[in-house]
Amino acid sequence: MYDVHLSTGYGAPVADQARRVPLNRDRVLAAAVGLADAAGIESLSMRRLAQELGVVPMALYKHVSDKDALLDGMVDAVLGEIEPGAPGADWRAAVQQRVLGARRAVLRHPWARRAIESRTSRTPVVLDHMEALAAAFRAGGFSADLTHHVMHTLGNRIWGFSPELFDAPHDPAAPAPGPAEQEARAAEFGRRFPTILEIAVAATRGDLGAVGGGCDEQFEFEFALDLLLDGFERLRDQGWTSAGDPRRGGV
Amino acid sequence: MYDVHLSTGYGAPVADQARRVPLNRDRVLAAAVGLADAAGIESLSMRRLAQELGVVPMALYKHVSDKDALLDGMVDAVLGEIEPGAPGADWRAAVQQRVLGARRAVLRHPWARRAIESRTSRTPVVLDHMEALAAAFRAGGFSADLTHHVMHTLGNRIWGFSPELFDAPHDPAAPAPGPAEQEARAAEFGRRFPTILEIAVAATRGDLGAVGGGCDEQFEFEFALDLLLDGFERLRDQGWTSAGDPRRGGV
DNA sequence: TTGACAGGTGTACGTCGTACACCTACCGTC
DNA sequence: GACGGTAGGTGTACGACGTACACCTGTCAA
Repeated sequence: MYDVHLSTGYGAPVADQARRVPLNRDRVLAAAVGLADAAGIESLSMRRLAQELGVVPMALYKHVSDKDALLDGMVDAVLGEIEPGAPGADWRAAVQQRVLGARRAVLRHPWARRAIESRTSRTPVVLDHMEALAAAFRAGGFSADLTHHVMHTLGNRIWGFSPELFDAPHDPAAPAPGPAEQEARAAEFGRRFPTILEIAVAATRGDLGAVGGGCDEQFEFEFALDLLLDGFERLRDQGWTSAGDPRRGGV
Repeated sequence: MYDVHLSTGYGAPVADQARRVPLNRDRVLAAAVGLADAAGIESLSMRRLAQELGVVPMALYKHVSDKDALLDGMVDAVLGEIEPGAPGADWRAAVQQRVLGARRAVLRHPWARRAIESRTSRTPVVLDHMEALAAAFRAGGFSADLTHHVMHTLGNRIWGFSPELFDAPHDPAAPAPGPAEQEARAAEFGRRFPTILEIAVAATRGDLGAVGGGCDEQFEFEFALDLLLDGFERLRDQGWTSAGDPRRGGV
């Protein structure tokens, strides 16, 4: 569990000197990603990360300017895993490949979704992904104008995830209610929120016990993606322009 | 600036006793919302909030179980502002009214967007909104099945916002680059990300200086909402079911 | 030989959330 | 009128956290 580097006093002890590999930004980021994967993003602290690397907390600041930059770097590392997609594909396949590739990368790291949402900086890696998507639309005959709005419409789905609407990650620490109370709750729920209940029943095909298991996120994601791409295609074929859009008061 | 309640020692001083209104959950939440509105969500701490209320930090814990619950309560307070919408409207108008109403509420509080994204708990207020939306779809002839997927597709847009894709809130503390450097950066940007540049030019109608100002979020939001509602309508009219969807391996 | 520098170290500060023990005014019950 | 419970306030203290700052040390070029 504990690393060898437990020396007190300045500098690395002579015994370790030979075998110590100097830290660098990539090793720091990799360790941070690994720690977040294993222990959750909420237990990723500079101190904990330093400990994991056998180093004093302040050593990290030689490679990463602050914790925000660390998070940015981690997100970059994840997004760097996105496969570029086959070159010959038509626009629709190209977009799907890119987006579903991003999804695979993000799903590999449970914390990535949340981290991406909370970041706002447009690093080169982020811009690369956006550029590739935008270029796919342009190559598919979309105007720059339409491409812009279409990217906005995709929103965070360009990163391969949609927000979790229904499945509250239920607290495992909460005491399990008895079956009687459970039934009473369900009844009360059905009275106040009949449509949501109806939807849940439909979604689980009657097996309401499975509600806690959440929806089929992959299906929901692809459903929405296809719906959007269909809509985009239709607008393109109609020759849509923002100047001609009634919301812009055009025509 | 400072409140009168500066006494040391236990209990409220006798002089104040008559005029002190006891705290309650609603007053705590209102103060928290006000503080977040005025000073930003990042400077909302239990200590600061207590100070604002002329009270010791621990006093808050008599009304709110912890900071997470405080945040939940604040989000609830904002969502409670959503107007229900006119009763006679057809499904499409009902959805639009509800969603654009949510948008107005969220836009009143700059922190709300981020707070909603980071919350996962489904409070009654949250469920009320979802129930109203789902009911509107059902009343419009959508199957429970389709309603479910359609709500997923709307995603966070049911709260009236879409993720900020393009407009990085640029750091006001950053030193402004000289015009020469600015031009060099733009050139480098255009080389690496030509399509994004092209889109930005189209979006700002050539006035690239306006890029920092961000996109017209309201337009983007309504554009996406209409695109989605059109798609939903089409699926409904086609009699779509998830069992018949090729992704589900049906039919 | 020297001296700059990259990369590590230790200490210290201010801030945070909150557990815990406490006190006190008020209320209904005897 | 005494009394006990409870709602709502208080003070202290603890263990995190991020990070500024001063420091040391081995390496390598001049």
